[in-house]
Parts: sequence; C-alpha cells; structure tokens
Amino acid sequence: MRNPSSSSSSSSSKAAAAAAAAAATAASIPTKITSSSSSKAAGTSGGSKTPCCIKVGLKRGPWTPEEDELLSNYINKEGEGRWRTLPKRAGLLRCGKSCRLRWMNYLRPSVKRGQIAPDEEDLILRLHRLLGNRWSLIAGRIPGRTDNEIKNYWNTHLSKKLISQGIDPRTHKPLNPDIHSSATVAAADMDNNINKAATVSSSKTNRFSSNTNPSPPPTSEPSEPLAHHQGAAPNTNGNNGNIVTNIANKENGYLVDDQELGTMVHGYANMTTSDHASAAAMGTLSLRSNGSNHGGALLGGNEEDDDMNCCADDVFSSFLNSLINEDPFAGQHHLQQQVLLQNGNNAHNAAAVDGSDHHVPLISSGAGATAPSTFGWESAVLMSSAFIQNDHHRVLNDQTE
DNA sequence: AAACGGCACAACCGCTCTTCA
DNA sequence: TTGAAGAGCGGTTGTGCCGTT
Repeated sequence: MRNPSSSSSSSSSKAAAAAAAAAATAASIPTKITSSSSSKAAGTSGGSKTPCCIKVGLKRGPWTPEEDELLSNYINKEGEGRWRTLPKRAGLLRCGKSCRLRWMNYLRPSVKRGQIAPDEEDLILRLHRLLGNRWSLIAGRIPGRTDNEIKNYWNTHLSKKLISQGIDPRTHKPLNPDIHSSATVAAADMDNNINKAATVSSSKTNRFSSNTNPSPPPTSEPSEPLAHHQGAAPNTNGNNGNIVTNIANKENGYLVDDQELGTMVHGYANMTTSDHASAAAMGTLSLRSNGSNHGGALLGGNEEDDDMNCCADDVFSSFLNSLINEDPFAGQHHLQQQVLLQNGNNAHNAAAVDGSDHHVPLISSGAGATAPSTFGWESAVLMSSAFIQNDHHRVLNDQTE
C-alpha cells in the first residue's frame, strides 16, 4: 500500500496524486483499503505463517482513517507505551505491535513526511557507511525520519545508486577494484581516515559473539547481509568482551561495529564515574533506543534519563559526528572535555541536544582536526575492558561453546 | 485498452533484548 | 534464577501505482 502523503522521490504525476489524496485526508491517512487487505483483516493471516498475534478477529493490513484517529486520540490522551493492551483500551481491533508501528512510523507528530533532501541522503550514506544496516541508529540521527522510511529509501534508491556507481552498498567499497570513479576514490579516502579510528577503538570482532557462526564478510546480496545480524540490536552486555580477545579484524566492512559502539558507551561510563553503582547503571545502557524515541536516542535518551545518558549520548554523537566528518579524533577531544566537565559539575547541561528527540546535529560546522589525546577512546576501550570483565567471561564462555 | 513488470512503501514477521514479578 | 510480558529492531512481504509494451 502506498501512502499518498509520503510519496517522496516520485514522478510529478505521483506527486499530484499524492496532493489530491492529501487534500482528501488532512492527516497522513491511507486512501485505499483493498479487498485483499480486508481478507487479511479477517484474521486469516493469509498463509501458513503465524501472525504475531494469533487472536481471532484482530485486523491486519492497511489502517483506515478511523483507526488512525482512534489511535492518535488515545495516545495523545494517554501517552505511548503498554502497546500490548493499548488496542483494547483504545478500542482498536489490532495487535499492539501493529499499533506501535503505525504510531511510530506514521502518526507521530514528529514524523517528517516527504522527499528525502539531498543533505539527508548524504547523511544516510555516511551513516550507513559507519553503521551498516542499523536503521534505527541512522534514523536517530536524522530528525523526523523513521527507520522504516530510511530502510525503504535505502533499498529502493541508495543501494541501487551505489551499485550503479560501482560501489558495494554494503561495504561502500568498489565492487570492481579496477573502477576508480570519483565516488569510490572518495570512499576510499574516507575509509583510510576511519580506519584510524577503528584501530584506536580496538575494533572488529564477530559482530555478534553469541552467533556461533562466524560472521562472513559482507556480500553484495541485499537480503543476506546481516543474517548474522539477527535481531540486530547490539547488546553491550554480550558483545563488548570481545574487544579483549579480538583485535583489529574489521572484516565486515562497517566502520563502527557493535563492539565499538558499545565500547564507547562503556568506556565513557567508566571514565565519568568511579561510583560503581553509576557505572553499573551505565553498563546497562543499550545501543538500542529506549522509550518513545524510536531509535532516536542511542543511549536511551529520554528526557527523564539521567545525566549520564545525556552526556554519553552527546559524546557518542560527537564521536559519530567526527567519523562522519572524517575526523576520527575530534570525538576524543570532545570526550576529554566532557569528562572534565562531568567530573567538575553537571556537564550535561551543556550537552547540545534539541528539544524533541535528542538529535545532535551531524552536519557540523567543520569539525576541526584535534590533536590526538592520550586520553581518548583508546583509554576508554581499555578501561571498559576491565569494567566489563563479567561480560568478558560470558563472551569467552560463549565462544567456547 | 489490456497486460505486464518494476517501483515505492506501509505493514507484517520473527527474533532479540530488557524488565519485572 | 527463571519465565512471561513489553518493547524494539532488521528483514521481508504485499499491494497499489505507473510506465512500457
């Protein structure tokens, strides 16, 4: 089903249709309810697969304007959360997951519809190069865009665009080494810079230590890519231990892997406090987004989150920014500053976050190169290694299985 | 005008992680 | 310690639209 109001890089006729449909439905509401969707809605699930909610009578398929209104009204009134029971309370014949998805990807006021701007596209490319198919993380750095939207845009536009340029959309490296387009040269340049940071921050391991099947190098097969990425949310508890035993093995092609992401968090946690309770609290932080910020807050950046989250998010954002801006050491400098501030007082108040989603601008004003500090991510990694000893043991155990 | 195929994208599925009793 | 519930993520599917034949 196509949502008229979300038509982006479409033809003018599509845009016209979208405009007409948008006029008919003031909000983001689908204009078509198909017969096939009705059959789905009967709860017949349309196949042998078991739907997420097997309760008989729950509707599936495209949402109607009435359903959207019910959901929006309810959430505006009661707030998000408790998705499992929300449908019943809101008077919807939908499963909770469906409601959550509809709200997150479509009905939320903060969702920005419309064409992906060139700068957004560039940002997506850069972030994908850094993060791989971690759409929620990517979406979290692009205000108003959802992971689903970015994922779709990537699959339908950007991956093909890269392929047409002779670039592997998964690794961002040339498909054919003989081809030296400007794009591939630029990618290679960036790769060189990024590798510095990758080395500093220890680096790649099996992306998912719990996976007994060693992660294969990425292929150009779009559907395979992250099979090893199942459920892909990186878990700081389970993966960081690998930084001790696996060094400099960045075979997956992504520039920042889960271990590194998690390490940044752990490392920062360790540096910013000597209080074990606080450190432990930080240790529970997940790279998965938390709360209502649907992927927006890397470190669980809800407004209610504690100071540590705020700072860690800021630091990570800074680091990510520095990678995107091809200055792998800027984050170190910023980190050091943050640590000093944090030790001195509540530095988080100075954290640059916007009011809505804790997004930190990524297109910085030319992050100036900062001299590498002796106290940076490398320290963070080492310190975090000690900090997460328990996880390390766990990982080692996993590896022996 | 009909058939066909590709495109775009909302929605769904299966899985994982976190939290809590 | 364990299991259930809640929540979130990435991958895939289904469907309408549009252009081409």
